[in-house]
Amino acid sequence: MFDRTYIEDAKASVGQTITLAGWVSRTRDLKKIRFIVLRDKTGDIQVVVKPDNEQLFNLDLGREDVITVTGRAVESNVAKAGVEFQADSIEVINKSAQPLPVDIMENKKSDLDTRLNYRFLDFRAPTTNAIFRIQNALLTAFRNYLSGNGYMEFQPPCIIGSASEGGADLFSIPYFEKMAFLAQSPQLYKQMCAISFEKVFTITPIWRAEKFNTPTHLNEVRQMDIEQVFSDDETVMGVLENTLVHMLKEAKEKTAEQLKLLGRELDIPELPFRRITYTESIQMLQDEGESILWGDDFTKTQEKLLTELVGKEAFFLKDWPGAQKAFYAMPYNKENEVDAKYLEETYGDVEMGDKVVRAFDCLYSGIEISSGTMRIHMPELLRERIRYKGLNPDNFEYYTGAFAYGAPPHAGWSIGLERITMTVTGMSNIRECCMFPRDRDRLVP
RNA sequence: GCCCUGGUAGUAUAGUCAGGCCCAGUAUGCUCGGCUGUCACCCGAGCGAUCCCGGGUUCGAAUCCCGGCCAGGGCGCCA
Repeated sequence: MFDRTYIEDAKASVGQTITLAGWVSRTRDLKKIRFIVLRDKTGDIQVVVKPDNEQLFNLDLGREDVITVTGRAVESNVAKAGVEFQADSIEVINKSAQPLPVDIMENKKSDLDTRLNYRFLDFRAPTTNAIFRIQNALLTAFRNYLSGNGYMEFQPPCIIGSASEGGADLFSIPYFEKMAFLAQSPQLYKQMCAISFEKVFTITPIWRAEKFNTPTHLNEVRQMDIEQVFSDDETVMGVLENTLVHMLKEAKEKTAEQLKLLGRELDIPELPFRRITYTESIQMLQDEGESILWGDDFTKTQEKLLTELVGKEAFFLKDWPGAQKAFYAMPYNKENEVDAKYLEETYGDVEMGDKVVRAFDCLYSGIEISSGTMRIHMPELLRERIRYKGLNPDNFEYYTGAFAYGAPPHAGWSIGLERITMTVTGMSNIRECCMFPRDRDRLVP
């Protein structure tokens, strides 16, 4: 339909007659010359119109009008960009209503709420555009890295029949004559896939019906998950740090321009990331005078303080109290020689194995961007842990049953897409990092 | 769910504490006109606001009080 050339290619093919297609960013009309800044996904270029072409010179053009311009790129020592485009003809494909409801030129950036109401236009604002290009680079890097390392992508269901894990509130939806729920996690499904396909990953939305009202929470987020067999927590922590570093490197390389626009200097964390046990971190906080006891979760303030103590770098917090993590987190086995040795070396106390589980969080720039565990693959132990959590194992038959027919030891983690985008782009509100955020009040657009 | 702050042209803001000088100022946008190859062009004129909604106090409310809705931030909740 359109034989068009992208602007960045036009700049490289000076002299040839070609057609550009895009949006009018702005016009600068003088008496004897007119300039039109044309924009497409590859950048922008100044289109020049001389008065001898009367039809073009008087053509009515407004911001965000969609046009095609036929002409040729020429080198220019007057144009700041060095290259401009001499127009022979312009076709207006679609006019834009005026004035625009948000300031996409960012002279005076509109409020987030206003921009979200007109997200389709806000995407054209350079900084918003940059955020999602960076997010896309992270996503692509995640997918490519794992695909390239033998992981199979799978798709979990989003509608589930029962609350899979307890804890967070689920959204319930009518499902014919039954009640169903929006999945809060692909947890069970990735485990079921891993115990057959060995190494799997997924990028999937999840829903939490919590009435949270904070700059770091949404009711609908996207998770990047992996699960793999014959692995423990340390195995997948290794995968996580390598995946994360790859993602950051790719973002740094592929979206250097966008990061620069946002004023971001991306420091790639060094491998391997530091490992700190939960027990150590409690000690560190207590040494700073924080009133926190072993077994407590960190408050926001304590999480920030801990980051200051450890440094901005990415690090792992591992060996969490069993009470703090899900029932499926694998406890240490003191009878096992390797585990006993680890516990002895780390805690000088093998009995710690009764208190902590093989679960970890990954903190990066002070935000918890990922968490994972080694899972329990023995149905009997699972039932025991469910009882330990004060739950009834009979209600989890569908879960424990999945591991009755030869489930290898396995482990996995998940990264929050919006959270990591926040960290990388330096945004302080997660809504900036979600194209169409769903929060306590927002359901549109 | 709690606490703090806010809601004024399309957008972003001033004015609110100390009610009347505000039928609401500024910037940008938009419309029109002018104009040295401009580049956030410039210059001039104009357009555009039931001052979030409802109630109250008062001679008089954008301004004070009450309720509601919404937004931003802090916290809580978030296996």
